[in-house]
Amino acid sequence: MVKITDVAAHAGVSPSTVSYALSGKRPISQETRLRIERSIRELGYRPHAGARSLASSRARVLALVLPLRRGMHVPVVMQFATSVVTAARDHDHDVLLLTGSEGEEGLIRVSHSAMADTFVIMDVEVDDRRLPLLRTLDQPSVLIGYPADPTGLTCVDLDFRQAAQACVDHLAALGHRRVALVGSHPEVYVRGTGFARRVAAGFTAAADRHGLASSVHPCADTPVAARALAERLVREQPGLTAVVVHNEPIVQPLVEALTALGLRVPQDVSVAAICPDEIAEPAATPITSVSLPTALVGARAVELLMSKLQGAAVPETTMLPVHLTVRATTAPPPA
Amino acid sequence: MVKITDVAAHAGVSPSTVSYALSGKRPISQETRLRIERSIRELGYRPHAGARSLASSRARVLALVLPLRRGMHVPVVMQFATSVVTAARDHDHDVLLLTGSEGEEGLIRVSHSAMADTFVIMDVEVDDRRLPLLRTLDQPSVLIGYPADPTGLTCVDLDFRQAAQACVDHLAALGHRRVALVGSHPEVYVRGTGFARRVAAGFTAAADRHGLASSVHPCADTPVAARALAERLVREQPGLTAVVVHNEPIVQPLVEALTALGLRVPQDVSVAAICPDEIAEPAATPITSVSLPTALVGARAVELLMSKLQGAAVPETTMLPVHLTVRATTAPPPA
DNA sequence: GTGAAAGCGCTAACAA
DNA sequence: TTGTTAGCGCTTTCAC
Repeated sequence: MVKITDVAAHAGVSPSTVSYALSGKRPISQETRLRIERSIRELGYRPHAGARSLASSRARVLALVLPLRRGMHVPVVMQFATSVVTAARDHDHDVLLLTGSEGEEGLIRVSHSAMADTFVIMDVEVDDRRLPLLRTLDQPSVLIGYPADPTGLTCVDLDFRQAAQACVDHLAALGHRRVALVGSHPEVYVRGTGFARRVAAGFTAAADRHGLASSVHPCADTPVAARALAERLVREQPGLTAVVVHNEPIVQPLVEALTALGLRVPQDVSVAAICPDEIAEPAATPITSVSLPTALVGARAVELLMSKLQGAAVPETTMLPVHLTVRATTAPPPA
Repeated sequence: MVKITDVAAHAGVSPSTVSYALSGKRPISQETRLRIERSIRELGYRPHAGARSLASSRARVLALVLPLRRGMHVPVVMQFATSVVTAARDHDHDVLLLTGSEGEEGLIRVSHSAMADTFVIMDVEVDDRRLPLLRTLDQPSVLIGYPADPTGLTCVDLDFRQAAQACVDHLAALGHRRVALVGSHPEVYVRGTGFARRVAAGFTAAADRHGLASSVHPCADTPVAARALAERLVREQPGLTAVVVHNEPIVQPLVEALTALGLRVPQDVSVAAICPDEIAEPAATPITSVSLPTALVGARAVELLMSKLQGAAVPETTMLPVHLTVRATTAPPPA
């Protein structure tokens, strides 16, 4: 193994000079710097992470806590994780992967053992049990999602409220008078994940503002459940001409269920979705949707964390804007 | 921060005794052990990971390299990752998350800096560029998938060949005479990912053995592509009565496309899939499928790694068996 | 602009 | 069965 003393000897300088050349924490003459860089390259030197963390109390590691439960759309989680890893690497950090199931114990373990010096927590619930702990940890953290009380925390999320509003605004402008929201898995509401509630709130508020009749329907994320709900909607709400879906796995099944019931999309019923473009775009009938720039959330979370590491003050909440793309599944209601 | 000397003082023993009590590397009297455990609990002591890694050359970290590319079914990747994290925790290890896009450089960085002491590489290609490097690394690794030459490596994968065979055997037994395989995204074949080729090979071999006419069709993972392929199959192969699908995202779309073309499943055409139960089971017509116990792969990979860490010899290749479940999409061909 | 040297907290000989 | 102590490789005062 190549160590810093090897590099120092090879470059004809002291170990501390190599260290400073690496960290940039004190000025080095152009000449020595080049000599050191050359030695590092020739010897293939990489600082020992443990030694570095021990001496500097900085592990250069970000701990990422991912949820792995019902009602989470996996591709979205994955995309988010990828963006965190990429952003972390841009700041010369690595990523430690934790599962939400480890709970508070996992956070304490990683924090106290100094394995990581920052935390990103995904899928935070409204009254998350981990919040008090996060407020006391030595390491800064960023939450994805909004808890009831963000005081003393840093939270990032997409503007789901605006997402729902954008859908309703669009449908109202087309002339629809009665709209329904097909929402997340019932469990998601029960456990109080913020985004599901914010979608529902934004949906209802916008409908009220436009004077539309509206209803909200949690739905399991299986084709069978989508079909059942579609039947119920058609049966119970004859005047219904537009549906907003916020449940990735059943966007397509729902459209198909409506079609199977004899309703043409968009001639008889309009469908707008809140989902990634990867779902909306390749559909047989491309779906009008509010796309979720998930990758931006991860990148922003890492940025905020790096600012906090440097002692900068950051906002307690950050809302990332979303954008509606009109495609082929929305049209004026039938005359 | 609580350190080992604090625990030692609190328990009235030397630091080394605490260390040995923790590692179990030398016998400790029942009494001192209990006293130490009590002190650790009361003080909330957690060993400093960096210090530990520096002193022992063991980071207790497993680096997991995940692919994030076209043609990978994300839920499967995620499920696999989860099983690796869980298994690693069972062995008191944490998991460092790397993306395949970091390539060899990422492996070198993590290896040389001693951040991790084992590697799990997912989605290995037949002629993977990382193989020579992996053979020379100080840390043991396990590959998910099979390269052309596994010499000096440790590889784990599901028995995809057997999976395809099981489907063909089942269809042949039902009396089908002409079968088609709808395979992975064309890119997957181009880049030479082993499992796609093994499925194709197993499929063709089994069909030949049974004297069936057979054909193989790579397919993009979108509903549109599934529909197009279904039309082509119906048009070009009038005698076709059975299809095997190995492409998770389009299992359902393909069934629907066939139905839309006027073919009843399973009366007119049988469909068998190679996919997770989570896809096959909840379908409107539950799909006959070979299920892929992805979670077992991760657990086995970690087990092999831990054995290697202890210097044990492990097989170069491990094939995990799969199992066919007959559901509602397969039946004898029409008379 | 550079060097010398004292730790960071832990493990693992070596000693008893 | 337990204690003493010399590092592990790096960062960072302190000194020049």
